[in-house]
Amino acid sequence: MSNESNVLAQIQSALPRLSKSDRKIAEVVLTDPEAATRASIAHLAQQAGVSEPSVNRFCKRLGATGYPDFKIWLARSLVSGLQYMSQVVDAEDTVDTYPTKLLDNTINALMLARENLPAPAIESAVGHLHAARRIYFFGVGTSAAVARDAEHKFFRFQTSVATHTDPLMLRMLSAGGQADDVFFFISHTGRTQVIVEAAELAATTGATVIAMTDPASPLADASHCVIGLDIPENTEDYLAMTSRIVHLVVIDMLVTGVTLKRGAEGIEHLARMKESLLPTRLPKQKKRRKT
Amino acid sequence: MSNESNVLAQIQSALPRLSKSDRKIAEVVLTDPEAATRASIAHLAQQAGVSEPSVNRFCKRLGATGYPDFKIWLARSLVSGLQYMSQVVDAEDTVDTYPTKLLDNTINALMLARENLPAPAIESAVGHLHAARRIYFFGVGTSAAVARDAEHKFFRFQTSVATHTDPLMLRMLSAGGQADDVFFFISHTGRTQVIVEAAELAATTGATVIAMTDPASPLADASHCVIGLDIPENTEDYLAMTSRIVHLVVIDMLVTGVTLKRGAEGIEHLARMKESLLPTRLPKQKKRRKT
DNA sequence: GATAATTATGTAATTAAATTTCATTCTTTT
DNA sequence: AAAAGAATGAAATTTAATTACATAATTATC
Repeated sequence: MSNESNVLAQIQSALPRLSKSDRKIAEVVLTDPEAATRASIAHLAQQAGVSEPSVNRFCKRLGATGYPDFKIWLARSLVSGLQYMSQVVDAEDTVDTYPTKLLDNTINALMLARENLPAPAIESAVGHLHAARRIYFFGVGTSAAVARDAEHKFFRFQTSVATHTDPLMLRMLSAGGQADDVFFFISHTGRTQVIVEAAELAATTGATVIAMTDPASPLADASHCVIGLDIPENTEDYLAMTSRIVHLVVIDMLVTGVTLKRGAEGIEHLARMKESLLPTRLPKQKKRRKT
Repeated sequence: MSNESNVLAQIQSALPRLSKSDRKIAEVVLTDPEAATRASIAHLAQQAGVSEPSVNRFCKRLGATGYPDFKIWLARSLVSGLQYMSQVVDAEDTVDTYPTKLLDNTINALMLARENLPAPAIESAVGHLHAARRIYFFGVGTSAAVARDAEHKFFRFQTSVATHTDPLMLRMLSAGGQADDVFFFISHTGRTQVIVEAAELAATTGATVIAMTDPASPLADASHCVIGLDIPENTEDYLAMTSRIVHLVVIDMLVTGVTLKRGAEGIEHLARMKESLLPTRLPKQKKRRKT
């Protein structure tokens, strides 16, 4: 359970499951972890408005032997400057503040994913994708771009790949699934109707249904293999969907996994692809900064 | 004097100047700093064969307020988990190693971008995009997905947006640019021929040409506004392009910037968009983990 | 919807750890 | 070789963290 590295990510992912005072402590720590490493247990308790033993218990629940030990963990997972609480962009933000906020949120989401990597699910998905005769990547809205990216990457293998966003196409193709087809659905919420329906349909055909989504969602229920990711809630904040970034990196993982599974053959094939791209590039010129 | 960060380097350089017992302490700490962060003052003293006050004085001489503070300094100069060097996936990697490598590379790229944010370029790009009557996002290969994502995001404003990957379309549309059009080109290398040609073409029409690319590239030279990003070179490692992730986050920044520039009107519009998405979702169900 | 069981939290007592004081022992200088 | 100065350790003190216990809040059960 206690992963030792990156207590901050650990706290972040535990946040929704925490009790009232534990959450108060967690928030104080996440807001200014650097300060927390220098504070005494009394000071932190006072900051959070809880008692000292509560802080102590909080530390122990995270796997530390006590408060001083917790501070060491904290110090070790600290990256200078980064904001660990999800930050919301508001009307007061300027070009000096919102870019950093967005970056920090993204970096956080990735660090969280790093802590709770669903390795077994990835492995199983890689197996299915490797064995597939035909692969469909389906996602709508923001996830359509992720699906497109996946298609583009898997296109480099000899497998036949397709992406669609049109509801009718989705439905038709899902209904026509066959034994060695893989349907890969991408949805942050797992509650987008078109996607859920298509997944349910595909599951009845004998094809393999993989979903990258919230594990507690209708889409997950309809799927054979679920890549569940722990992503800080920002469904409502449609401006910057950190989830899609995490999804893209997971796609990278799947492509990498399949390539490795193909062994020499796969790696060689990629080398050839790389070669073929070269003529489309202009020669590299001397570095010369432009303002 | 006291450098706060990197106590280890500090101790190392001070080593020859230290007294007998201080050196004994220093050696124990340097031999296994990780263990030192977990040891009590009594334990460390015993390890070094000195008294507890000696250890305490050692810490103070280094600038810490005392032993516990010193341990925090030590912990902070011990970088946990995250690998800061770009890591290459090789044939020996397994599902337990390559996902983390990919994530670490991505996180690193984002942290790098965070350090060297081209705020002025972003601001200027936001200005152009805000004022534009029509926007084209052009990218091919991996960057096509980024362009698509940008289109999807900017579509939410009233401005007309389009993306194309077909070389002929690119050329035609670029040639037909008008004064209040914005052509936004995305290319990691800035050397993709189709893109460079299209940019040069567009620049002759009086339209504004923005490029998100390597600042020392033909594409940058052809553009009016360059969003130059410092991304670790991994062009050759086509499996996982970290650049596209950074590009996507920059797109988020631009959308955010334009939204903020639009003020109340923009924010309200987004609120309406959010509302309109709700009916496409199925109701949220009780959390129920699926293995 | 009330009651029991469980879990969460705080107060006070305790224990552990780190720090200071002061006496002693080494160095270094003349 | 003697005296000053710095370094070190033993013991006392202080500070901080932890445990034990009582109370409050929550959740489950009937």
